[in-house]
Amino acid sequence: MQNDNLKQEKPAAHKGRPREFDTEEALDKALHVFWRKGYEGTSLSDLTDAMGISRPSLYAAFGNKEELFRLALDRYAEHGPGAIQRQALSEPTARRVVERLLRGVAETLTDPCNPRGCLAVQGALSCGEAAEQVKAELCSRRSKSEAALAERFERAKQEGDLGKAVDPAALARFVVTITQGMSVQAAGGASRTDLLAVADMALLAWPSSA
Amino acid sequence: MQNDNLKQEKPAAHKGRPREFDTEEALDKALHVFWRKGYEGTSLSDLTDAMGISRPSLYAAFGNKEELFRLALDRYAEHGPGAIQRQALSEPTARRVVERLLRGVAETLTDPCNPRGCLAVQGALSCGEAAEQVKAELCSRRSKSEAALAERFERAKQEGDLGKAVDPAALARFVVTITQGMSVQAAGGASRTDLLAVADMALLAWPSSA
DNA sequence: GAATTTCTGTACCAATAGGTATGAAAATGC
DNA sequence: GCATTTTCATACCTATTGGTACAGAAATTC
Repeated sequence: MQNDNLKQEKPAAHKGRPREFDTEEALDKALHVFWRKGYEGTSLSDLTDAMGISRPSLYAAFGNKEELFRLALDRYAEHGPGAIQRQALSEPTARRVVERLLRGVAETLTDPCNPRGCLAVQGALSCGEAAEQVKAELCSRRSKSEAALAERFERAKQEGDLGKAVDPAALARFVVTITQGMSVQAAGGASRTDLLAVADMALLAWPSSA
Repeated sequence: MQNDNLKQEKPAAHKGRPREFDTEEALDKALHVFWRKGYEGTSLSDLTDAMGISRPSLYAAFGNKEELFRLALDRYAEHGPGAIQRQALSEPTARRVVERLLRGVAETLTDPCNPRGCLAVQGALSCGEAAEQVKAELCSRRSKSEAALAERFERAKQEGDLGKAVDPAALARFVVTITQGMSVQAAGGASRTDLLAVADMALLAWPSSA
């Protein structure tokens, strides 16, 4: 585990034959396939075709189908639409957090460059035994998102930004439920305008509107 | 096509060897498997095991996997949780329609006797080519549900039961989005209490609250 | 009872699933 | 230049997929 990249020029200078494809690029292709077809609906051939690499290359670089999915999911959460949540959480008030979250979700779910809907929702909502672990992973990630939002509301409550009667966990669940519903709507072909209208309507329920 | 069941005693009295299993019962088993695993996640073996019949019997009685799914979906819509919508639509006011719909959905989605979530949502949200038609069918059914609700709101508007400024289609989309989000929540393990709280919170956004 | 009709079980089908063995090809360090 | 190391492409593996052919069994009708 010694740190041997002393000269930081070029990635590293590996020993053997260098990889002929860009890992990030290939992962991005894989992400899009999973996103569009779901975990079970995506075959190895779908993946290798889209990534432009051979099957053994895929296994050498990414492990197997499930590990590849997890890597794609990580990428989705960091560089893709999953990043909205993080951005939203940094807004100054709870209300602004929700506004940004709902509108941001409405927009990214209907981004014409991407498949419709959310990978964390459609990736494996229900599935056979073979995909149970993937399904569990997605459930866990959704729960974590929800928990992070609840925590943010908790803080807002302490800051006096949210009424004392508000239940942060329940409010977070409500907001997340809307985003998940929007994901289903997007998968069904709802337009950006449609989803933004849903977001606005949800904001009417905001506790501090009184 | 002559109507020859003159004596209505017993189903009909077929000619050849009678079927050894009850069609409705077998269909119900199939419904539960599809419900739990989704269309793609369900294999023919899963189905025959659960239904307790052989593969040729399944094909003889139900056509093929896709037709069986459609039949199961019909059953779901008529006798299963899909019936809530119909019940809710008959409530006297728009507000009561939504109340009954949201609470009813919250309850059935978490019915301990059934798989968590909604077949029309999880059946095939994203999938491979082989299931595209099933996915389209589910989308279409969800759209029809939404349209029926919009129509109910339109009527409510004419009856003066809903403000003139309200957009029936948008309101219907909002309500349906909540139910779809609840389906994702239920699939993720949310409790009945959790979902009822979501339903109540959604009702706070009701237009006539002003 | 014979003929007919329909169902059931076994055994099978081609296609595809996810995953690998193997040897050639291309880069490195010495 | 040579050995080493790693990647690549072809070709293959077993298990499972959705779907059937076929023969025997069980019921109805005449």
